[in-house]
Order: sequence, then C-alpha cells, then structure tokens
Amino acid sequence: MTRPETSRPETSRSDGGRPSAAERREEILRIAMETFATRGYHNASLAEIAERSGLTQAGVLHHFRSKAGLLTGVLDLRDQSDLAQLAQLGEERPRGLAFLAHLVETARRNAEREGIVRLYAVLSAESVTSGHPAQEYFRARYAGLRAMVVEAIGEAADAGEVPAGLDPRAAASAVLAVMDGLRVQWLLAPEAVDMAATTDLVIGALLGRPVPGGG
Amino acid sequence: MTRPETSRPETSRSDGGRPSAAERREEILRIAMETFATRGYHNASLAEIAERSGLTQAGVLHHFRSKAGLLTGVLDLRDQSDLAQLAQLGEERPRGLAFLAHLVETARRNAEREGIVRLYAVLSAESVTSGHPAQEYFRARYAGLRAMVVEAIGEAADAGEVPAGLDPRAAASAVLAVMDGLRVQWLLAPEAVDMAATTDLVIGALLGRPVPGGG
DNA sequence: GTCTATACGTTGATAGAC
DNA sequence: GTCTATCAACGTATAGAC
Repeated sequence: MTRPETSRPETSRSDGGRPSAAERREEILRIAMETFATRGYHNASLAEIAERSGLTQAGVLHHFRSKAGLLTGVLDLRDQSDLAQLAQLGEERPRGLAFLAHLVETARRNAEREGIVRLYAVLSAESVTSGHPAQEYFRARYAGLRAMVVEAIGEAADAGEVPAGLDPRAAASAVLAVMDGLRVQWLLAPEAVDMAATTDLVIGALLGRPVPGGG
Repeated sequence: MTRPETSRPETSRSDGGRPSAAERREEILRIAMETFATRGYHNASLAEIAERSGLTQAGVLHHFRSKAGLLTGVLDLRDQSDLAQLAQLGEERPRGLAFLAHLVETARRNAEREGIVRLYAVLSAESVTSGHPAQEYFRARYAGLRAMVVEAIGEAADAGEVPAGLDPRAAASAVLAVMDGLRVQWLLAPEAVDMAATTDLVIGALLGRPVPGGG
C-alpha cells in the first residue's frame, strides 16, 4: 500500500521534460503538505498551494476535485510520515521492546523533519473540530496505533519485560499522547524539549526501567 | 479570582433587565469560547458568534475591536479553565507531590468539561501555525507550566520522593505532553481513553511508584 | 449599545477556450 | 493539462443612523 496512485508507465517520465500527470500530482501533494502544516487545513488556501506549485487554482483543482480531496491525498501520502509508517510495516514490524524503541527512534528522526511534525500536530488537533474532513482519518489512526502499542506491550510482557500490574491500554494511550504533546511543545520552543529523550523517559518509566544514573 | 473584569457597580446589575456592558462582554466571551472550541479560531466566524449571542456581527465588534481581540479575551478568561488555574494559585499552590496530584485531579474534572478540553486541544495546536494570534500566549503558557512542574518535582525530590536520576525538565515536559495528547485522543474516542487514570499512571511511573496490583 | 449598510478582500468551485 | 473568466458565498471591519 505504498503507492496509492496507479502510475501508468507511458505517462511517467522523470527526465527534465514536461512533468507527467503523476509527477504533477506528487508535486502538488508535497506542497499541499507543507501548506497544511504551516497554516492548518482551514486557513490554507488553494490559491497559495497553486501559486507555490506554479499553477493557477483551477489547475490544482484539475488534479484534485476539491480542497478536502487534496487533504485526503496528503494524508494518504503517509508512508513517508511519522508514526504512520509503522502501520505500513504490517507483519514485519518490530516486536515487543523493539517496537517501543522504534517509536523513540521515530521521535529522534522527527526532530529533523519539522514539516511532518507540524503537519500531524496541527491536523490531528484540528480534526476534532466539527465536520473536519480528517476526523475519521485520525480516529482510525489513533485506534490503530493504540492497538499496535498494546500488542507490543503484550509481547514485551510475555518476555517478562513489563511490570505485572501495568495496564497495556492505558500505557499505549500514554505513549502516543506524550509523543503528540511533545510535538506541540517542541514546535513552540525547540530548545526546551527533547522529543526523543522524553519519549524514551516515559516508555522506560512505564516499563519499570531504572532511570539513567539513578535507582 | 473568578472575576477578571473590574465590575463597576453602577453598570452591573444582574436582575432581569437589559444586560450591562460587562454582562454582555461576559456572555459574548462565553459563546466565543464555545465557538472557538468547536470550530477552531480560523474557522470560527464572527457572524456565528454574533448570532449565538443574539447580536449582529457589528454588535460583537463594538465590544471587541477585532476577532483576534476576542480570542485574547477568551484566553484571558483562563481562571475557569483547565491547567491554567494553577498559574492563578500563585504562591498558594500545592507543593511537591500534592501539585502533581492536582494535575491528575484536573484531568479527572476535565472529563466533564468537554468545552474546555476542546478549546485547549484545538487552540494550542493551531497556535503553532504561522502568524497565529495565540502563539505567544501558548509559548508563555507552556514555559510557565513546565517551570511549575519542574519546581514541584524539585520539592518532591527534596522530600526524597523522586528517583535520584530523574531529569526534572524532561519529566515536566512529559507530564504536560501526556495531558495534552490525551485530550485529543479522548475527544476523538472518549470511551477509549481515561485521561485521569492515564495521567496518574505516567506521573506514578516517572516517580517510581509501583504500578497498582503489581510490583 | 446596537443596528443597517456597505466596503472590500478572499474563498472554493465551475465553465469553457486553447 | 492548464489557463482565463466568472461566480456566489463568506470573511472582517468600518461608517453612520438611531
């Protein structure tokens, strides 16, 4: 599921010539992602996305039938993004503690991908507003992510790596919540927050791992 | 500290007659709060706020000079809200572990105040978008809250209630982050998330408190 | 203090030429 | 596939009557 577009070979050419329709779509999506991340969905305008794409507004709407459709397209580009890539890993994802370590690693990488961080921070919260076109996307996303973390905690528990009384569902919510919350704090004050270290701190604490240098 | 306005006695009357200016302002702010919480700032319109207030749009702008001014007014109403009431407590706030317990209590109460939860979830994330009028407010808010939690952890540490190696600043970010992140998850799926219990779980884990029923 | 009227920009979307 | 032209709707804000 990494390629939502049906890229027809006869129209796809990556040389310096005129971009194919698929390439245009991809370019528009890339710019739309940045714009939604910077402005939020409602405050972003097709005109701005169009201008930055070197097209007119009508040109953009030739490739995506509506603004909401454009947002959907951006969210479907999730394979490059953030946590959601984990959903792409399918059955090959890391198990148990390794999965939780993967979350920390994701947080670390995200500190160098502000655009992605911003996109998810802004859109996930905006999605709770009434009638937001991404509401179902985020509801499903959180449900899926929670289930994955619950599963990983279960695997770790089977290996005896989790304190006996830990509620896996609460812990899963907590891990995802701390990652989300850190994004906003980090965007507002990057020097004051270490997303990876703090995520690791919480995961370690939940698992009963001794704090570094302490007891 | 429940009355931010300087209520001038000669204009303030709470009988059934025509509302005073101060009462009008308060009513508009209440409705604006709900509207910003439901729609977000950018997607909320003065027309909707006005209609729900029983005024025209021009009527609303007589009391607040601009939409941004209205948002500022809403945020200044923070004494009824959420975490921010802690900032109001000033020197009388609970200390050490009691402060952290207060955060959990706040989360518990918030489960019955969806409007406040929604307002802060939506606006805090929206504030990271470019040029957002509440950006400075939230930057200062997080800085202040982090400092308060750091201080509380320090007090708890002095009482020997904190693991030796715990980084107070990371822990403070983590506690606030988990509370923020839980808000979004809870708004999207209230039955799947227990904000208070999960906040308590994280705080307890960071403090090295044994998990309930386990060890 | 509230209204009507209005100015004036911006929005998303469509129609149709090329 | 991209454009120009156009649209109706909506946005905030102001002026001025009452």
